[in-house]
Amino acid sequence: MNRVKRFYQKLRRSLGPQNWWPARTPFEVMVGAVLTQNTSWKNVEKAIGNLRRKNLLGPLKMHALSQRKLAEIIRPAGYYNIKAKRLKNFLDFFISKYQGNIRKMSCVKTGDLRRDLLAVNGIGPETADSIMLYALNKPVFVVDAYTKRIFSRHNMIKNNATYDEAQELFNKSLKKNFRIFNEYHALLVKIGKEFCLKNKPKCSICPLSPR
DNA sequence: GACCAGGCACATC
DNA sequence: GATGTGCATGGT
Repeated sequence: MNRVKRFYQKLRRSLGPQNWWPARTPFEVMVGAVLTQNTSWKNVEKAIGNLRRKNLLGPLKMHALSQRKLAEIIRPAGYYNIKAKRLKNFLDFFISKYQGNIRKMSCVKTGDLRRDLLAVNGIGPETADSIMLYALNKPVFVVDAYTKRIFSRHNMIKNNATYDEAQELFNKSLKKNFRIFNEYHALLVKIGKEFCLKNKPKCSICPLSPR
């Protein structure tokens, strides 16, 4: 059993199942994945709440909105102009290629789909991987700021590891199982939020050291 | 009032 | 390839 696995077992035993992603539908996951870029989830919830109240939480309805109107609705999520553009870019892709149909999209081979998502302006590696893992149940590990911070502090990746380098650690250490990838990432966000604040050089409170 | 949050694209060297 | 900057709201 390697350190990455042991850490997972420890987190899982201590904190229990997280049942992620915090959204009601796969489409909502995809919207949330864009909206949460460098933004607290609380603010994203407000933006998604606005869309839901206006009954606009569907690919065609959102696609029909002007960028300006969409920006206004998602305003609480911050960076609202650029995120409105990014959502429109994604919706263009999702509708023109898959008719806004999640099941059609999930038929595509993981590697091909990831490449296509990354070609959409505004979809980077974390957003693409979040969509694939949490909306489509593809076994892709999502690396985020918490993941890098925690694993570099525990000396399992180098300080300035790239996204792909960090992801590789999980790919080589874990079975490629979407349920485990899902749970692991959710657990990392949980302890990241609670224990691993950016301005502290070490996780002073973290009782869950993988060592 | 400063600092931060579940990134990404783009410019410049 | 590395490094810097703009994007913006809301919570602590």
